[in-house]
Amino acid sequence: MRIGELAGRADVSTRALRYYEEQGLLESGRTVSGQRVYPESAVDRVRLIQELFTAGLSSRLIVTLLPAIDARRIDPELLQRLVGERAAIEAKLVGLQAAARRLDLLIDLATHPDTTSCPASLEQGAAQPV
Amino acid sequence: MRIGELAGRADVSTRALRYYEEQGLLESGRTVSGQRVYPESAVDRVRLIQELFTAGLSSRLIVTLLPAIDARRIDPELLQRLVGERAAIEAKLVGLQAAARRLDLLIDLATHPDTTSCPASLEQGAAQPV
DNA sequence: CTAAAACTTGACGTTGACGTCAAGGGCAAG
DNA sequence: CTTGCCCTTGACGTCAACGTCAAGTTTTAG
Repeated sequence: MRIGELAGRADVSTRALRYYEEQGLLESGRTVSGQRVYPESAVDRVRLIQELFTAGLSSRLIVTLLPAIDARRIDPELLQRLVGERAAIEAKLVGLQAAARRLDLLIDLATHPDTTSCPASLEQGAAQPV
Repeated sequence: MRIGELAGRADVSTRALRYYEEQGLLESGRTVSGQRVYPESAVDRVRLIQELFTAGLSSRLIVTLLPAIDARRIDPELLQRLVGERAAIEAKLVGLQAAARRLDLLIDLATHPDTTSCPASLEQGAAQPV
C-alpha cells in the first residue's frame, strides 16, 4: 500500500509516517517513480510506534528498541540502556500515579459536596493518604 | 527565603520559579531592592506545581486549578476538565505500563540466556499478557 | 488526454517549559 | 573597597513530534 492508505489505516498523518522514516523507525520500499510502498505489516508497526510514543518514550529510545524487538537479541550495551530506560519509566510511573491521586482528591472534593471529606491531604504535607 | 534557596529546597531551577511567577502560578514578595522573597509554604507550593506538571497538566489549567485548591471549591466546569485530565492520565499510565512490560520482556530475554521464554508478546497482537 | 487526487522533497512554523547568556544591581566578608 | 556570589530583567535558544505551505511529479478517474 502507499502512504495515504497506511496513514488512514493506522490513523496518523502522512507527515508522521515520513517523520518516522526519517527517524529510522519505519522502512519503506519505493516504486520506480519514488513513491513509498508498505507491506500490510506496516499498519501494526505504526500502531506499535504510536503506542510507544503515547507512552512517552522518545524516538531515540524507540529507535534502539525496535531492532531489539525484531531481532529478539540484545547485546550488553543495549541491555544497559534498556535497564536505564526501564528505571526512567518507573520514575515516570511513580510521578504520574502521584499526580493521579492528587487529581482524584480534587475530583472527590468537587463531587462530594463538602462532607468533611478527606481532612487535609490536598495541600502538601498530608502524609501518605493510604 | 530568596529564590536560590527555594530553588534548592524544591529542587527546581530559579528560571523555573520565575517562569511560574510569569504564568501566575506562584507569588512572591519583594525586598526594597526588588529581590523576590518567599515564605516557607512556597516550598510545598512549588512541589505541588511540579507534581501537576508531571501529570501533564498545562500551566493554563494549573493556573485555574490552584485557586480552586486553595479555596477548596471547584465549579462544575472545572470539574469536567479535571475528569478529562484524569482520564488522560489513566490512558498514559496504561500505555506506560504496557511499554514497561515490553521492556521487562526484553530485559528478561537478554539476562536469561535464551530459555524458551515468553513465546511472543513482544510483537503486536499478543493479546493482553494478563 | 486531462484534471483531480495523491505523492515527492524541502523548509519553515508551532507549542510548552524551561536553558542559557547578557548586562547590570545588591550585599556580607576580608 | 573590592571580591564574589546572589539577585534582577530581558531576550533569544532548545527539543520533540509533528503541522503546514510550496513547488513540482505521478497516478487515477473519466
